[in-house]
Amino acid sequence: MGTHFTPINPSAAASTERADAARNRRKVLDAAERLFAERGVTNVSMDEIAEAARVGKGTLYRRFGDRSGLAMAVLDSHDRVLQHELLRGAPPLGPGAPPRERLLAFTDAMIDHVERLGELLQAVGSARYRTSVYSAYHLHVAVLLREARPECDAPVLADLVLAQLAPDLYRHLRTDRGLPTTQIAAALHHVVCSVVSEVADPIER
Amino acid sequence: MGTHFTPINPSAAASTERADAARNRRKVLDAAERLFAERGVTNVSMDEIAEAARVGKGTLYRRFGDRSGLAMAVLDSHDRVLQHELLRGAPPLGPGAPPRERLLAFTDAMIDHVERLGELLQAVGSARYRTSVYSAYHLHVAVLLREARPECDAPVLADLVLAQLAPDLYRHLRTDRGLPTTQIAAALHHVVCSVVSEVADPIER
DNA sequence: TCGATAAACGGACTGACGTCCGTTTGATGG
DNA sequence: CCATCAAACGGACGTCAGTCCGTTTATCGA
Repeated sequence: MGTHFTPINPSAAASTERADAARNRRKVLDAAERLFAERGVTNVSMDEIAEAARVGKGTLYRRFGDRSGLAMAVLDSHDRVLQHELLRGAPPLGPGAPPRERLLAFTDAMIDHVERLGELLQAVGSARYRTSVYSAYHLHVAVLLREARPECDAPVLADLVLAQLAPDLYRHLRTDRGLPTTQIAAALHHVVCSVVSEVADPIER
Repeated sequence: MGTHFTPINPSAAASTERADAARNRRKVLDAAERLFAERGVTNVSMDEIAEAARVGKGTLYRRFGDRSGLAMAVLDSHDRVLQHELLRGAPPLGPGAPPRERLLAFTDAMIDHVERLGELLQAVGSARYRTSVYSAYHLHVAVLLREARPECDAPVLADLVLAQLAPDLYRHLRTDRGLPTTQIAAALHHVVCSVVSEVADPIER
């Protein structure tokens, strides 16, 4: 089989990337971002992006793997900003606040994230779980959960918490049910606060 | 615009369905179920199903709308069984047990459901939210939550609980992470028990 | 039994994703 | 400056979901 490199890098990863490759990556990302903003993520085909970027389809797919990968790449910069705030920003989102407050701040930040970037996140789909971005969010939540409740199964609970911020669900609550973000946030806060509290009778049956 | 009927019925709904229509619906469902079982849901194309059912593509799509609709139709009988157990089965899954125990039993039942039918559920995708089946599960959970904690926002919490049983997430935990169902169930129990318990400091900030 | 008609049928067709492979080009060492 | 070659390019191609529309047929009233 092809002894290719098969990058599919999130972005800005390849240490030695050929000049034309870098140029084309930028052209594609710019074109994609523009078209997505203009007409909505779901109404733009890969062919149109390739054409708008003045690039062949093969190039586009070589760089980004598939539609999901392209969406991830477009999301990348936004995720970096949020990650940075989690690691180095001011409390309660950043370090310094108690874990429960940080979890609530994280929840709010993710709601905002999904509110603004939901379409792109939906384009990523379930491939998101195998993303380093997802791992980072997962680790963040797991660490805080463990800190707040050392005896809990933090890794799994972290996935469950993140599942409540899934773009599909969010769209359902916002669009189909017509709920305001505040109400969604309140319910999420309820769950998070509950999970990090002492429980009457945890596990039996 | 065709003044057609546009059925897209789950199944067994059309009171007056033409004989050939009913026959073809069965043929398609049988072929789909067989092919899905033989080769996996994702490895079977709509064309193959139409061919195996000895039916034209147009017929297939007229009956089921799209791939997602066909998956829902195949799921339908399984969902009916579960629904029946929830409404008329023995406690704690059926009526009679206290709400918390019923929620835990529901969680276990759904885990089993997703374990067995996850591929089909994934094929349905986010269209599931607009399904009467989803509404039924949602109502079930919401009623029990309200019963256990009358002052809570039961409708939204019900969606959040169901999100933790999303097939995508489940596949991630089982396949990618390699976790046993028991561990997933335990974490879900933790969340459910927490949510229906009194909470230290529910909502502030 | 038979004709009328609305519904159902089926396969050709469109558009989109993703692959393949022959061609081009940027980087590197002489 | 030039030869070399791995990497990148790009568009033709295959496959599949979903649509369209001319043809067939089940149903029903006369």
